[in-house]
Amino acid sequence: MVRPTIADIAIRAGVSKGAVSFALNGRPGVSDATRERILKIAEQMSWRPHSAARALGASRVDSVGMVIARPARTLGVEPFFAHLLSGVQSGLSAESISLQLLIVEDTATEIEVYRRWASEHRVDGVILVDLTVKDPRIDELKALELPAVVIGGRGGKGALASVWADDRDAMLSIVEYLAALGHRRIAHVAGTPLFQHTVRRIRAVRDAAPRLGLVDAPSLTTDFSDAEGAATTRKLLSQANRPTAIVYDSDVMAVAGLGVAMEMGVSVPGDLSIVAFDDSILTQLMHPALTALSRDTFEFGRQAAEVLLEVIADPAQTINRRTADPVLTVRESTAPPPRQVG
Amino acid sequence: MVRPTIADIAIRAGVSKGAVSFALNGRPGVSDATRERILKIAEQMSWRPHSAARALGASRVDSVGMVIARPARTLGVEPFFAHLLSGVQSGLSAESISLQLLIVEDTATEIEVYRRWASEHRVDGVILVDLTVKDPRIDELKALELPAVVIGGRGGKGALASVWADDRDAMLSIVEYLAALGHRRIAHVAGTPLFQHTVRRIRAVRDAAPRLGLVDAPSLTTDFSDAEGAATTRKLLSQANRPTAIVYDSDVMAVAGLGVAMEMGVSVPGDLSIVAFDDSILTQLMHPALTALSRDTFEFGRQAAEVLLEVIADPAQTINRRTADPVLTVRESTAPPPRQVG
DNA sequence: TGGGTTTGATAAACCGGTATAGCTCCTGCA
DNA sequence: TGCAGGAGCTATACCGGTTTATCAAACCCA
Repeated sequence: MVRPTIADIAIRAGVSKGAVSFALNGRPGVSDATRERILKIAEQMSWRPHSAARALGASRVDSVGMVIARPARTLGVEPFFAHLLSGVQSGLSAESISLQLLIVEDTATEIEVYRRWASEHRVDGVILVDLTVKDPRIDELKALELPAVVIGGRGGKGALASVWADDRDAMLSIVEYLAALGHRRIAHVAGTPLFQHTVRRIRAVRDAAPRLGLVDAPSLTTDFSDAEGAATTRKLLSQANRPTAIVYDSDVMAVAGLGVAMEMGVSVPGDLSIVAFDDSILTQLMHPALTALSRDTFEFGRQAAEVLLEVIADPAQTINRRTADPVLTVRESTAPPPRQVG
Repeated sequence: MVRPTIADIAIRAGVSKGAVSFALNGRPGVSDATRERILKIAEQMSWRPHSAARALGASRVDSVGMVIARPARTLGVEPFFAHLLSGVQSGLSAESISLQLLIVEDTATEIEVYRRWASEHRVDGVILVDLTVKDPRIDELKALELPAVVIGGRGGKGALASVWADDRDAMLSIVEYLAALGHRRIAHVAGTPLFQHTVRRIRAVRDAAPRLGLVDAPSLTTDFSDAEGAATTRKLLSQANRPTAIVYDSDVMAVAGLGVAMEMGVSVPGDLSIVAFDDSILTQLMHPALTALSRDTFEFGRQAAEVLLEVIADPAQTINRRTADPVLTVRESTAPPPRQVG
């Protein structure tokens, strides 16, 4: 016997297919004795449900999707996604739901994928990352009636479910820490302003500046690449009144910035303090090791999976779950500013 | 009309379900005129096949799986997987086959996943990575009769299909380059000897040593972590006759090694040359930028997908495809050894 | 002109589950 | 004693495709 079906089990147990289905799904309709017997036989025959058959009958596929729209080149350096993925899977595995992952080049393709997934019934729901300002995916997913949860963007009313951490508070904690050390010229090398979280971080710096007495607190946007991170750093350090501290929106850019500082003979942390808004092994491999904001990305993913399953179970509700706040891990790249402040 | 089924199309076209199925799958049984008409109607109604229904009828799910058994912590720093994934997807997308990705902690769990996938008919085949010596997954997959392709391990007879690059030649090219620069003490900080590719690389170094007149060419194994990479480097550099060049089996370890060298006051490349057996943005971010072996990982993945699809189409055949050889990208971390050789 | 083959199509079975209507007993209660 | 009601189970339709057996009409060639 190759792979047993419930019909095989039914024959062995001397009952009907229906009874077997009831027993295996823990629903009423069979006596405890019969259920016990059927379960034992199913176990013996090492029966497992045929996913397609179940999907067809029950109109759910026990599978969720996740599309990452970034050029592959910039991916993978950041442990962010690997951790997020593991977290998502850990959240899904409890219900033994599988994950479809797709890496695409742009948002247009991403939306295409959602359409295809919806029309082919390939997933029960999706997880969104990298929420942008006026994100076109939101409306699309609503139109497709595909359950979804957004990672990292707290939605307003009528929005999709979401799981988010407080970027604003996190950025404030960094700037406040630097200000407490005595820094007054703090620069912010940001990511792309298309992303909502970038906007929130920039706003946080801007709002905190007067209160903390910062002389200058520019936020310069980049495309998140090491190249632009380096170029922006070079520009900042070439200024007459150069900053005494720089906050980078990613670990990769921070590392690139550190390289530029060394190349220009600017000592870290003596002349310049560096903070990365995102932690990883990268920041720890450096000399000096970088002070960085650590987020529990795994937990982030786990919660996203949980929320998605809830939304799939009851699409009517909108859940907005806030996760643990990130914490600043202070290492060797931050110190009080040099005395001879320009 | 929510989602049209072939029955809807059949009605609109005034034909039977079977005819529609034939037409949509490009198989004989309908006239060209009818086929044309059916296709147009399907297009108009924007019909897409219901994946579960198709899977149930045709007993193939148009989905392949890939399990990565590594602790999430060590994943993601290496762009290797991100590139590999993109490549695999690009190879699959042509046939619009989807990919199930799973990150697990160990091989035992990985095998569990294969069993589940096989019994639930969730995938048509799988892609294996990180082949080990006497890999238990091979026999398991054969027993499950699950089509598979191994990435990076060329199998012997009776083995699974595979896609591989020549690790031996690659390692030789590195060692020969260093020898040509004048190095005679070359150390090799290897990965874990459990992996087949590690073994092949170690063997390559050992075999080349006499021919190239190397005085000493130890291969020291590690667990691929930055910690062990650093520790091993520290040990090597503390020796009386320390090596003038070190080859690292991964970019992360090479970066960690560079850190140790700097910390110990050993100048790179003045006193020590460093080569990474694997390229990434990491190696380019360093100062000095690291000489590294570049592999076309994307292409690697693409070919793996291609081969897997062929194996799925005809499970009888065993394909062993060799991909393009890696090339050495020389950067700033390699130079002739110092004069005062111990 | 007639028998055999090919072409174009249909109806129905089938894949392996789930959902539901309905049947048979058994129990409880008036 | 009779009947309502529920527990336990069966039979069957159904999900949306694919596949096969069957068949009528057209076509072919002697």
